Parts: sequence; structure tokens; C-alpha cells
Amino acid sequence: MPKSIYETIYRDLKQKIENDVFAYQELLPSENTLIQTYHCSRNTLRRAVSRLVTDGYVQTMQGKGVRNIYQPIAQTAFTIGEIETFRESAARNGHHAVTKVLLFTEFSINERQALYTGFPAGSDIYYIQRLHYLDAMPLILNHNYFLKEAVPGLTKEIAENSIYEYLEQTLHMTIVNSKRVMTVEKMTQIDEKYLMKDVHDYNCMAVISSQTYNSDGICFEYTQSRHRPDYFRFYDNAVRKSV
Amino acid sequence: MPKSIYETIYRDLKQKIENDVFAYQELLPSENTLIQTYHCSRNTLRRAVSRLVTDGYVQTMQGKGVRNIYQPIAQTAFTIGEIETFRESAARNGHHAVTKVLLFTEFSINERQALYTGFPAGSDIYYIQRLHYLDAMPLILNHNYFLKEAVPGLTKEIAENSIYEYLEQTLHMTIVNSKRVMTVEKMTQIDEKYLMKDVHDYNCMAVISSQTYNSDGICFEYTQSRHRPDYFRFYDNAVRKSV
DNA sequence: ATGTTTTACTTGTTTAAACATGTTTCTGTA
DNA sequence: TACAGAAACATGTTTAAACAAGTAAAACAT
Repeated sequence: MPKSIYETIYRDLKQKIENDVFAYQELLPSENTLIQTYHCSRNTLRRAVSRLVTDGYVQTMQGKGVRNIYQPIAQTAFTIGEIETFRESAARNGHHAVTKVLLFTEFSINERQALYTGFPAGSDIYYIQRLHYLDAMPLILNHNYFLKEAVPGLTKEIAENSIYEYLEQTLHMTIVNSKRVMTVEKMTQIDEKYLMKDVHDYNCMAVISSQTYNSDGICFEYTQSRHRPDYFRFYDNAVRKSV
Repeated sequence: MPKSIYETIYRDLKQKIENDVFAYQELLPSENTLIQTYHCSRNTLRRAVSRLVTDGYVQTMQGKGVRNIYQPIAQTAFTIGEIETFRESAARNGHHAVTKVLLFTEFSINERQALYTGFPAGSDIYYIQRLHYLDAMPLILNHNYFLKEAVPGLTKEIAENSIYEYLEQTLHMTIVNSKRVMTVEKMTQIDEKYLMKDVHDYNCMAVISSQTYNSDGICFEYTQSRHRPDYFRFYDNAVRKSV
């Protein structure tokens, strides 16, 4: 549910762009026109448009107008972009998702793990290995580290469904921020065993390591997502600020 | 040169965060305090702070304050993030950059190339292959496609230095937007020849394909950057909007 | 017809004010 | 002391207005 005016406008414009109400390279109606359309103030409208800019949907040109530069992407496979769960992504791309828990355990972070997870040494965490299937094909192997005190009551059953659904709906935790690093790493024995049984062409994995913060500003999760390289696509839009 | 107030404030706060004036996990001064510090309006200050949020430097918490969640990244190698040139990136990371032009030619886009470049078939383009060295080590192989009519007068000499410097300073073109897709692809013979001569462990490359738009909203560049996997790192910060 | 100037229209920046909502702290009461 | 409520303070949303700066078209003079 959109809870604010600017978000309602943002969604409406976004949907109109996706549905070709405005053609590619066409100018959107001017601010003044849109203000009358949505019966809102200029600031509110501009806030909605600026989100479209960061999404890479439109480009503003001072003195000229706002140009639609949205092009639908060929959704050959699973695509990543924002913070969303595997289920959400799958549904958005029209696929069927299944998650299998390979390992569910808990331990304390040692010095070495503290370096790459970002958790202080000695922190009690849940460590979970999960395999994500898309249309019965294993695509992603996840190594999840959850700060135990921030995510109490986590079970294997929850991990088999959606952990984030549990966090948001049961624990009422809001996920706000996620720092991610993408790298390419050599395939491990575990990768090969679960993901690449019949794919022998590649010896690398696409790896996304992420630290996620909740609304209290606490880093409660470190996750390493190891993706089958031939099905990995990461979309990004960069806007050059301050020329 | 910062041309606006909010950008000046943004840079000042960013620099203060990077230099540990505010400790990690510490709250920044409140909006009212910062308004008095910078003698600006609330909107202007909030605009500066919101940029820090998208940068992943701080996190705002309604009713509580703004928390510093900046952690300096271990700069093991070359890191990517925003739209910036290879030289800029290298300088920022304290390295010496050299570019070698392998191929400089021009031709017209055919049907097949139109699909992945996004240029209409028949467009006249410059096609350039460039090898980027960092501290004498070849790291990136770039395949550049520049729309000829948008980038007139491009020469091999310019390509050996910085094409973007030419675009911005000579042609006064402003680069605004860049859509990027990251993938992992099998190594080609060209990759192996130039990048991986003495590295035989990997058979993949980290590939960034990008379409770049100028301030007229015209896509004038398609580039495929093929990175040596063991030196590839892509940083990203995702903010969950509208929970 | 051509070139210049004016005018209208576009987005960009900044301020001020009001109200909403969430968090913490203080305060008075039981 | 313990608890409820009020107050103070934090960020979030929205409106209105003014001015700046870039662009394009109309109006004008030559």
C-alpha cells in the first residue's frame, strides 16, 4: 500500500512508462501539466520523478523536459536489482521458486570470520546453508549468517520458506539498507556438488556478499550468495551527480 | 566545484564521515543542529543527507536520528561503483593507469549487433578495443561502440588517453545516465591473449555491459568491459524503499 | 528572407511553514 | 517505586512561493 502521495504518483508514472503510455525517447508531460493531473504540489511531483530518474526510467533535461529512456529488459533468466527476497524475484519474473535447507546450525564468530562478516568476534549467530531452485533447477547457494539476538526464534522450517517474511511479518523488523559486493570466485566442492553437477564448462561462480542493516541501524545479516554463472544477471543504473 | 548549497553540505558531511569525525554507529547531529551549523533551510540539509543515505553512508531513523554506518572498504584492488573513468578510478584508489588501444575502426551496425548494443541497425559507429593496465598489469579489456554522429572527431590518440575527458572537455557533452548489466562469461581467445596470459586458473570473465546516455537523452555509447575475475570488485548499496 | 531580441515555458535550487509520526525523557500521580 | 501521560525532540510528508537558469518559439527589425 502506498502510504504517501509522492509514492502513489511514482508508481502510477512507472506503470504508465512500463505499459508504453509514453513512448521511448518521448517527453513526459511537463511538471505543470502533471501537477494538474495529480492535484499535488510541485515538490511532491518532483520527488516522484526523481525516483524514476534513479530507476533509470527517465532523464530530466533542464529547459527541455523529462525524457522516457525506459527499455524493457530481455528477461532471459533470473534478474537481481533491489533488495528483495528470492521468492519475490522469482514471482516478478514469472518463475516457481523452491528453497532447500542444506544446513541449519549456530555458533560464535571467531576472529577470522569477524573479518569478512563484519560481526564482532564472539557474536552468536545462526549459520544456514540454503539452495534456491528456480523451476526445479538449482541456481543459488546461500550462506547466511544471522545475528542471533536480532533474529530470535529462527528455525529450519522458517528458513525453508522465507526468512525475510518472518523478519518483517512476525518480528516486525524493517530491512532498510544492504551493502553489497560482487565478485567472481573459484568454484568450491560444495558449489559443484549442488549447483554445477552437469555443467562442467565453468569453474567460477558469481558471488554477491552483502551486509544488511535493520531499521535500528544494526547489521544483523551477512550473506554470501553464490550464483550459477550462466544464469546470473545483475542490473544497475548509475546517475552521474554533480558534473 | 560544488555549484549548489546542498552539494557543498553533502561533500562536507561525507568527508567528515570518511575522516572519522563521526564514529561508526554514532548518531550525527540532529537536523536542527546541522541547520544552524550550515545556515541553511531544513529542505536543503535533508537533501544533502538523503544523498548520504543512497551512498550507504548513513541511515535515518524516524524519531531517533541519523546513524553513521560507513565502513571503509578494504581496497585490495580496483573498485568500481559510480560512473567514472578508468583513470579516475585508478587515481581514487591510488594506482597508476595506462590505456593501450588494440583496435580503432569504424563500421555500421548490423541486425545482430543492433540487438545487444541498442543502436538502430545501420548506425555509423566507432568500434574500439582498449586494454587497461593498472600498475603495468592488464586488468580490463574494453569493447567500445560510440555513435559517430554524437562523438565526432574521435581519434586513436584520444582513445589512448581518456575518451570521456574528450567528450566532456572538448565536446562539452555531459554524461548523465548509465544502464549496466553484470554477468559472468566464458573467456574468449582475445581475453586469454591479452589478460590472462599467466593466469590459468580461471576460465571466466566478469563482464559489465553498459549503455550510456548523454544530457540530450541519447544513447551514444555501448561498452562491454571484460574484467580479470580475480581483480574484479563491484560495490553497490541498495536502499529498501517503501516497506 | 535573415538574424536578433523578447517572451513563454521548461527544469533546478532554496526558503519557510505546517502538520504527521515515531522516540525519548521528564513529570506528576497513584 | 511504578506507571501513565505530557512534553520535548527526532525525522517524514506536503504545500506554497520565489528566484535561477536553460531552451524554444514567437515577435520584431533589418
